[in-house]
Amino acid sequence: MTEDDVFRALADASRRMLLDRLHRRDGQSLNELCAGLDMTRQAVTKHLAILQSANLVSVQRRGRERLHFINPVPINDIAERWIGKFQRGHLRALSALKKFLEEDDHE
Amino acid sequence: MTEDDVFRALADASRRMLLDRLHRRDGQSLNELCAGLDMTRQAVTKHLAILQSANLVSVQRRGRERLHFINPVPINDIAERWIGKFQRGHLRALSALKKFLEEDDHE
DNA sequence: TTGACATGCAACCTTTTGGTTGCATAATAT
DNA sequence: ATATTATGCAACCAAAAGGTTGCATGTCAA
Repeated sequence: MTEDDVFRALADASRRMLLDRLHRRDGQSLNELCAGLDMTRQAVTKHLAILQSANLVSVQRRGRERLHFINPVPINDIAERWIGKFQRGHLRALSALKKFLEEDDHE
Repeated sequence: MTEDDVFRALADASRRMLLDRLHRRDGQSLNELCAGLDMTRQAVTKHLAILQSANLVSVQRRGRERLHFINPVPINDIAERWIGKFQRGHLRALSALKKFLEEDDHE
């Protein structure tokens, strides 16, 4: 679950698509995530394992099914700690505002 | 220079380190970027080529040197179009504000 | 309890990736 | 002119990535 794991997990289009699917509807089973894909179930299993070890997806067992849940935290972490570094100008001011919004309760 | 190119370029720790170096000091030559690395110059050349084709780095020739310049646009694009999608709650409100700040001249 | 369904595990294969070595070329300094 | 510096190009190589097939296991329904 290092930064490197997250970047490498995001490097593959199939895995980003799986995250997209979970973003549209969270908590899908393996078979549901496989539906309509041009890939075997085993391939999807491997992709999901990589997403898990990057902590981008967590899994919960329900009977004989494995339900998958997206975890946005690592993505946000990267956005904060890594991508933010490359933003300049008024985006830097925005970053300060972002911190302010996050530190307190400004819903 | 597709989204996939950018994600894949960012997937390697050596390439992220090269971007870090350029972020600390922009416009370095190939030899400068190689200094102190546990890698041959040719390996660095290949990494820089990948960063170029993802449009993350642009190159300018000066005499016999190749100067490398970081381009933050693709990183910002991903932050906007892809990572922002996975942010929720007050971060969503922030996104709207961010758009507002970028569309006009609010320096 | 038995068949169907959902997933797990492992071996295997091909292509891509990250890296190397060796030599060629272009520009600068002496 | 010539040696040195900075980079370019190509072949090669080991390991990792992405995927497959085949079979095993666990769980639910009839």
